Amino acid sequence: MDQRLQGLFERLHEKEYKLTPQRRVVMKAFLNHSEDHLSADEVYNLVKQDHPEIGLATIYRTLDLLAEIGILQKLDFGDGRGRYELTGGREEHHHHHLICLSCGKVIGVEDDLLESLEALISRKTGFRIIDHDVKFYGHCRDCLKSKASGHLDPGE
Amino acid sequence: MDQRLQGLFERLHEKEYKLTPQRRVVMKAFLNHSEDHLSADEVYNLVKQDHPEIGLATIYRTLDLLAEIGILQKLDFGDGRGRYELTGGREEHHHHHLICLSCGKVIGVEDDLLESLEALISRKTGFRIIDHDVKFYGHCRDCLKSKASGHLDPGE
DNA sequence: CTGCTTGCAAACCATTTGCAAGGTC
DNA sequence: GACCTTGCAAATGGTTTGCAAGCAG
Repeated sequence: MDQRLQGLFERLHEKEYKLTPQRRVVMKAFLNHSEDHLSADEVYNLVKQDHPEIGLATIYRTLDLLAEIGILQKLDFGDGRGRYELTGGREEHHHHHLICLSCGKVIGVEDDLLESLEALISRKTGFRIIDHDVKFYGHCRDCLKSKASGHLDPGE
Repeated sequence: MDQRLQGLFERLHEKEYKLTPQRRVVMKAFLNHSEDHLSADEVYNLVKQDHPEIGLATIYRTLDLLAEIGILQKLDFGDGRGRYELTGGREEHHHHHLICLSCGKVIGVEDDLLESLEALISRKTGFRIIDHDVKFYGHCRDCLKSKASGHLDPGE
């Protein structure tokens, strides 16, 4: 983990950006929450604990910067705020997200079976695809389970 | 065209909503711009011509309502504002969008080859998929053409 | 030291809401 | 005439920006 943090610091440095304590704690927060998709506000609240005087504007600027240099990826789940997650490493095709309409959980999926669809689209439309953004909405296994056991579910 | 407008009016009426002049002009605007993905502000400006005293809040409320009853579909292209398009008719799986990073044009694609991917995901994760949101980013044929002919392109 | 960074507060911008007046059925 | 709708203006909420002070390299 400290190893990974080290790596992020280096990537910052490569791009000629300074390693400030604020940037450090923001990156650390993402390593400690690699399963989550944090919003600026969530990062702010996490980071304020170790760094009480940090400003929300700084969080925004930092997230922006980290996304720009490829450390973070900005996501949009349609909830009216930007969300971020650590990129796998090198920039690759983005993975997909399953968004549960019952509990709001977001699950990442690794498959990339879109290749053939993309090839077909390119062939038919002449559009050169560089990246995609794929979200599936539905109900996760856990919510299906509790629904099956007689629970009420406002999501459907 | 008037035929289609008639149909929309009826769908409004079925749901027990009143047919006000404001709602009428908004629906008309979408029929006249069926290729576009209009934002509230764009609708507002279109509609103000025939109906100068209409309020922007009304546009928002109307778009919301029309999306709710399935006449419009709300889209999010990540440009910080909601966009809408007429739905094909009955609610079906949404089609995909190709978003050109050079010129910003948005192209609809009809294929639905995601079926097999969805089936695979369901099998592997137990997630029951209800709908999807698929966007492809890249460069459209026109922009590729002008780039090939020696043009400059800030998008890449 | 120098200029990138930060914190603060004010500005922005899309969207929402309260409320009294207005219009559809 | 009843109640849904509207227009206006003010409020909201996420994000951005101007600017002087601060700090990393």
